[in-house]
Amino acid sequence: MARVKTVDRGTVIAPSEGRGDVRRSVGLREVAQAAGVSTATVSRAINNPDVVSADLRERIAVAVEQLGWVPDGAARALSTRRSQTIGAVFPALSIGDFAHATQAIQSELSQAGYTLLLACSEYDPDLELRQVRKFVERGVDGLILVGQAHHPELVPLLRRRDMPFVNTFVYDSQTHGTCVGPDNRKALMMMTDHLADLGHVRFGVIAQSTRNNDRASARLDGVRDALASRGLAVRPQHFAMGEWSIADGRRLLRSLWQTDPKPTAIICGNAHLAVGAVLEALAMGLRLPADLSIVGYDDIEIMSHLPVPVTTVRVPGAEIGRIAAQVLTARLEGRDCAVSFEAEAELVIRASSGPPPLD
Amino acid sequence: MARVKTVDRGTVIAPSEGRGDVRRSVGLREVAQAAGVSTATVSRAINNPDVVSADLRERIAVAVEQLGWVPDGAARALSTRRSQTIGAVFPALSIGDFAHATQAIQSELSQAGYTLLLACSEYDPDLELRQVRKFVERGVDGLILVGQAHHPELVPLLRRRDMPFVNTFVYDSQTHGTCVGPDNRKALMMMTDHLADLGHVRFGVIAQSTRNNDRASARLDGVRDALASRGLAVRPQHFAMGEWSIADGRRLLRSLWQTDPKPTAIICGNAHLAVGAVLEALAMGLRLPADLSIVGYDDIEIMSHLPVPVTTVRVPGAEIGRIAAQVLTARLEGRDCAVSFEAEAELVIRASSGPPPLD
DNA sequence: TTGTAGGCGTTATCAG
DNA sequence: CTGATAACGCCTACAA
Repeated sequence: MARVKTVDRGTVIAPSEGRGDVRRSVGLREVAQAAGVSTATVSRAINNPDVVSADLRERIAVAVEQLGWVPDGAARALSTRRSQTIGAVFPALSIGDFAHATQAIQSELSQAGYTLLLACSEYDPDLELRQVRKFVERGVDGLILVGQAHHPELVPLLRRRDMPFVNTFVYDSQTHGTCVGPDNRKALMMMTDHLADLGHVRFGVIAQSTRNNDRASARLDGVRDALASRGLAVRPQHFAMGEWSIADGRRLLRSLWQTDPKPTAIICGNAHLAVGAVLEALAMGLRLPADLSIVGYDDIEIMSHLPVPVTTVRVPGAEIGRIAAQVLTARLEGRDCAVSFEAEAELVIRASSGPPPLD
Repeated sequence: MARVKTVDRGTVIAPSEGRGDVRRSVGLREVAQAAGVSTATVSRAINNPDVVSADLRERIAVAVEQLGWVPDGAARALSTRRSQTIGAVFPALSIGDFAHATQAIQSELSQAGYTLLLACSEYDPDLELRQVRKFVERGVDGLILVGQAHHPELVPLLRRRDMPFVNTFVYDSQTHGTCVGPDNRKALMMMTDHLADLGHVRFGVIAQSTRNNDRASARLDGVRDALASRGLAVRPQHFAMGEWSIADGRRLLRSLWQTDPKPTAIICGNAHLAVGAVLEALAMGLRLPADLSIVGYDDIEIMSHLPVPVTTVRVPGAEIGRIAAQVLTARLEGRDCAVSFEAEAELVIRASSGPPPLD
């Protein structure tokens, strides 16, 4: 099959010139020509400078500067089969510590030479799957997810292309090496024990939906298990469900307070609910913790500044993000690295929790 | 932190196996072969289905499914010179409304078929420039930035490659079509007028640094100008500078309250400072607004829930993000679109502001 | 140390 | 409507 080889570009450019712009953007070729070297040398000067003589390196640097050349990531990615890109899918950014975690991930990745692609799943496994699939098409080198419970097709999809990923904000010893975070269940057992040790017996719970949220489920399990081991349980009427807003916290605290008997301690499933509950309790004239103990999960800044500082579980969101990024980049670069990580959830005891009223 | 060695998880990778893999990853070619058509047809079936006969379309769909083919974004980007990717550089994510805005941008872009690349500048123009440059190398189709004041090389860099971009959270009539946001100066003039109309004369200011932050500067200008037009001014000792924390707000409120004469109204440059100032004032036993008026900027959820709800300026962060994304994608697709947009900053008057004490 | 040349996986032009 | 094939811009053996 006699095929004419690629004609030297630039020799003849048809005036019609289809999609190519008139002023061809400068590329490696132009730089090479300007510096009087081959494209290979320019490429090396960029990616592996020490292997190029100082002389040429300098000439090339000048040419790059003059022409204002910027390497083309797509071409590089196509050639190396690496995009230097990591995708992260978070449920949302304005909830709990996710913003901090995202920031930490970005910063860490940036330092390691990676770029962060970000998407939100809105707690919808289907959407999460779609976002992940899009990331795969975009050619990300790895993924950071939240939680362990994903769409059934998600992990297979990743495994098939052996795409590295790490689940964050969860930890359980079952799943080796794929998660970075606190043991949500243990954290809430700890919190529940704290309250039970103070003498509480009637517990209320204000939690976000556990639908598509294994962290939330695990937290509830923690409360249940800790209570069960003492022969206690949360009465149905002392269980209230909201989402992630202060308004929900207020509303639900008010409704729990209308039960009889009332709980003496209320455990909130997230920081927003806890803040709302505390503010509503104060607005209702309750004395915390004399009349009621209220505790939360996640130590956002406001927690320690409310008129009654709130007892909570501190989860190091930024650190989790940082470590997730490190684990991932290490794995990508074949470096040895801790692949299993349990973040220490710390009980932060403040004024909102204390012994139950005597009555 | 429990460090565990990498455990081989199932996937055995032959030691030889370089990138010239035995099982070449499936590509357009393999799909074409399996479907008995040309690669061109497969490509068309994907990107322009209506131009392919239903028959072939079906056969191709089957082949794609069977082989589990996923198109390669890098190759596509290289070929089309479009990455379907937008870069956003925010100062931070955990400040003010940036998380909401980012989420809105992501959602909007996703719907339009774009992916979001995210980076943080930490209020450092050099870092911002570096992040932008990296995004340009990554081949983003457009950029979303915050503010108008950038590194001097930034805009030229973008102009040279005529890369579309939009500045967010700012608006001024000078710069046509490149910004989406509120007029920060006007917003604080409005706020200042509100207080002055109530009869305040001695104003205090608790603000974040204006260094590398044109929004913060504009806000201070607004306060100054509004006061100046009434022959008023902030006394030096009534001016305190912090950053974005509740703790700063508390500290600075306390220090302002030690001056003599004291201000009767304190304007805070951001929501975090305002929340801190209000909480500290309450902790000090001050009655708001009887003893002191305190106002903020940005209407984050907590503002309306504090024991004394806080008067503030509501900036529609999510909407700004959404519009920025729309403007950008419209421009990229040659669609006609409003290119200049001023977001309405709304004065939200709550209980923390009122007439000055009589004394 | 440097150059030559053959991909990387898609798209798009052009001819059937 | 379909097929063949030249780019897209860079990387990287392999050769010199």
